[in-house]
Amino acid sequence: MIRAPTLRTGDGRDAGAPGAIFCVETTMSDPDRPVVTRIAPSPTGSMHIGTARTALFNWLYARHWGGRFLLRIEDTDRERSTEAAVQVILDGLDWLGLEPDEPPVFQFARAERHRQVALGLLASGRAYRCYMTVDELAAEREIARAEGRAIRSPWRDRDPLQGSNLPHVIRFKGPIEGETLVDDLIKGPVLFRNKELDDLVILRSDGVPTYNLAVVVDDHDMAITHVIRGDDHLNNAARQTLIYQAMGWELPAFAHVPLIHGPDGAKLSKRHGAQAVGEFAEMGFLPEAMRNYLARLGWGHGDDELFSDDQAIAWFDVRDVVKAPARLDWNKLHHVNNHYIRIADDERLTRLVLESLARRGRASEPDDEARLLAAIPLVKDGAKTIVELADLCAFALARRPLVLTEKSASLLNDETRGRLARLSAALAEAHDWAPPDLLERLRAFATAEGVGLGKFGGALRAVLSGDGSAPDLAGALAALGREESLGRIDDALSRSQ
RNA sequence: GGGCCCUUCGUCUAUCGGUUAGGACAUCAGAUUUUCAAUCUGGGAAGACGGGUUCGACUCCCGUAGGGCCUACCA
Repeated sequence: MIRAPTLRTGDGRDAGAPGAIFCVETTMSDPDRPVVTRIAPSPTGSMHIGTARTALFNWLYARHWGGRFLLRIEDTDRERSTEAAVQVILDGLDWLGLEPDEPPVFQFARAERHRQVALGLLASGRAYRCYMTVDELAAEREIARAEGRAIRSPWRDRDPLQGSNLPHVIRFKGPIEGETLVDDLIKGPVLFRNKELDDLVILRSDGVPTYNLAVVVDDHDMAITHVIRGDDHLNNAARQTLIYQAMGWELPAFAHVPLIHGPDGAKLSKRHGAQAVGEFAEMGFLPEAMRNYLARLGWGHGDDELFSDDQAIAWFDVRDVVKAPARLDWNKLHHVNNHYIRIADDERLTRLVLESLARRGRASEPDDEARLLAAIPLVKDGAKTIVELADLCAFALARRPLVLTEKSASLLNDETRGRLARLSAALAEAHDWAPPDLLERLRAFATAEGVGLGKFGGALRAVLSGDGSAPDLAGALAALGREESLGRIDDALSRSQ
């Protein structure tokens, strides 16, 4: 088998060392090669949810085959790449639980390797120096577009020594005759006429390699067997294939997954509510819910909707990814998230609610945790997000004396006050302050008063919560505890009318 | 303009030539109920359009329409 060469990762201190050039020949097709996938985002801002899904697919595929899932930061665009954006990617993957199996590879650190490949291509006649000025290029572009053809450089077939001191780029010299096949795992065989493919710039005039060269070299050097990426790269795949062939390298399998669109079918953007992984995290979605939902978006396994990571890994095959772009559906995401909140551990939910509350600027109190732990089991079934869960727990977190909303206060009249006073006394006698017992007492009290629970339930809920939004009464009483519950009732009753 | 990709209920999908076109979310109706929610039961809802091929097409082929991507010294 082919071993992946050691790659420089990190700050690229020794990137320029000429001795660091290596070339791995992998011309023999080797079906036994262990599966290696990668996600290759560029650190130019937030981490798009579509990128997250592509990462998930790569991760699932690698896990399914017992292979490796790698991360490569495509930071060759020095203008737009930032340190902060790198962190966003790292944090995003970490939050999603899609940790790469090796430290990330920074593409720019490998620029010298790319440069050498470009020079090698130049030496072997598979690339050429192009001295077109920006104006000439713009003019050619205009003509080419008008004629409906790819742009061509007049330097393609000129003597390479000509004008050698002028600024220039190095272009790959692609074939003009023939066709190039991209046998995509998702889209099927896609044929491109070579004359439609322009000669791409592989080395900029400042000597910095371009994306199309860098991906090919890195994917090869990293021994990537399956390139699973957004389908905006399908066209590039053809040009990249030409480079693989010129280098005599074995082609990876390509799988181009459709992009995620917003609910209206347009490319997902900020105006659709969210776009970045971090935003979903802040909105209170659970990472396992995101994994399940994202996996289900554009991929399916029969009628299965809710499944574990292990099931997804066992079932996943890129070949089953749907060809068409999918729209983000908030309703379904919420539904899936609710499912995972229901089965989530209460201690963990407590921690998440506390974090969510802190993010919203609420100062924490010492016994918040205990109060949440008691309240969460009561309300989690109705929470679609952690933010909602926090809201549903508000009644438990409120401090005495509670401020009653106007609506709550209006439920207190002479009649209900009298009932609450008697109820308070009845409840005080409960020896076991737990839901079954409390419910029994509430019912017995209603019977004794000769009314239905509805006659005083509203008022009780109002004084227990302040705003009337409390769960099941017996549960709420139990969650609040004897002292707090009776205290809240007393507070309300002692209020001046 | 050119090249390429895509098109099943509102949405995500199943179907891989023969099904009453299935499931999920959403939606509607009913049940339950101490608010809201949750829960339970039931209903409505789809093969973009037009041609072929075939005994038979959502499924294969061609065309049209619509959407998307690429057409950068961005990735």
